[in-house]
Amino acid sequence: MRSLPTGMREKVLTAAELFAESGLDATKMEDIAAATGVPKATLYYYFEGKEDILAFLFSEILDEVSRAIGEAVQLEGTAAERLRAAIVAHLQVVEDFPAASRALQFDLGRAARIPHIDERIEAAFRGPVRQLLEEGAADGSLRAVEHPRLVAVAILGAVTTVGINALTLGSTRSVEDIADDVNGFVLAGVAP
Amino acid sequence: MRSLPTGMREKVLTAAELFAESGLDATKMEDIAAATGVPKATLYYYFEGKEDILAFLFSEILDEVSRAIGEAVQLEGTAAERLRAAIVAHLQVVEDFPAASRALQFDLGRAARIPHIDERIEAAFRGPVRQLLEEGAADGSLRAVEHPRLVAVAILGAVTTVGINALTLGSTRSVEDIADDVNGFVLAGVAP
DNA sequence: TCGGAGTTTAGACTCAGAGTCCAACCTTGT
DNA sequence: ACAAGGTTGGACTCTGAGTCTAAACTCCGA
Repeated sequence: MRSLPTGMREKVLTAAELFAESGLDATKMEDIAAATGVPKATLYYYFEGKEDILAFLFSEILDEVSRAIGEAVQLEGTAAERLRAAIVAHLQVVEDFPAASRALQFDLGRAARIPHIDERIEAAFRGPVRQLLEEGAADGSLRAVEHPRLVAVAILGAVTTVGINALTLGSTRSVEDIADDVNGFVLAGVAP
Repeated sequence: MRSLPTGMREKVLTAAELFAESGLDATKMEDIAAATGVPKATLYYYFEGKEDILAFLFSEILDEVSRAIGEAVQLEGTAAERLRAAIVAHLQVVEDFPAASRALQFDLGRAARIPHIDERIEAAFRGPVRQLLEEGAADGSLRAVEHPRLVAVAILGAVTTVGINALTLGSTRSVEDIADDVNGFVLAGVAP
């Protein structure tokens, strides 16, 4: 992927709507050209193909998540507090970029197979959460779980699934509300 | 979809491997024909197209999950105990049908848009778990959560994500082990 | 045994859409 | 003015989904 001239990035990002609506394969290059205002030949000048455009979108949203979670993780406070902050930050990204988030959810299976994208998912999501779990076991603010990596996967499965379900599919509740519910579940589970 | 003659169902189910490997769109009808031993023309005689074949596979795996979770939910015991059983049952299905499970995960975004399949997902997964949460609040074995539907979504996000990650991607741990971890998380969360 | 209804299949076909190519044009720096 | 590189329309190739047909085969019931 060639580096993009000014303005192109923003235009291409609008293609997220199309991918969110129908997924990569049902989206035609001509549709992307029409929606973004960038002619097909130009798209092929900058990108290697449709999947490369999707990878670019994913890369952008992963940057965003990575930045947001990275910030939350480095706040002051116990690991438990920072885990809460990370979950809020994650949900906030879903709220702020609903189309890109739904596109990522839609083609998640494919995303995991695009070289580099899976590593980015690891770096943006699973890694930091796992790290927090270990820090929480050390500072006593979280339970010491035997398999932090597995629990990190569980937390992220829960957060992303709720994010998409609750934030992009016509809910009226605020991010804070939903984040409270999710945090309650992640922290305390469903035991009485 | 025409009703299938004996033997055809089993043959077609082997296509799950292909879908799990590459997803629907990267899988050619000719590949399906080659892998199942059913000629392309015959596939088109019984199915309306590629997506219809995928829908059939999803339908079969959802039957399985629905049956397994439905059984667990109707056991004797508190809601908390039955929730544990449902999670074990769910993970057991992933273990027993790894290819179909991965295929479902791969094309989950698409699945949610296939008419009837989303309702099946609701009926097989979200409904029973939500029901259990409400029964648990009543019998005192689970915490009374304010939004059981949201928590059900969170639980299922956690269970399916862990299932795919831990069971089909080269882990050596047993279903029981993993189910214990997941149950620990779902019940108690990560608070100390 | 016959005839019809439904099943199975090969293979040729149409058609949409991805990706390629190129010539013309435009913009910017020297 | 010139060169280098960005930008674009439009024609092109090629792959693969899905259609169609005719021939063969199976399984009935009369």
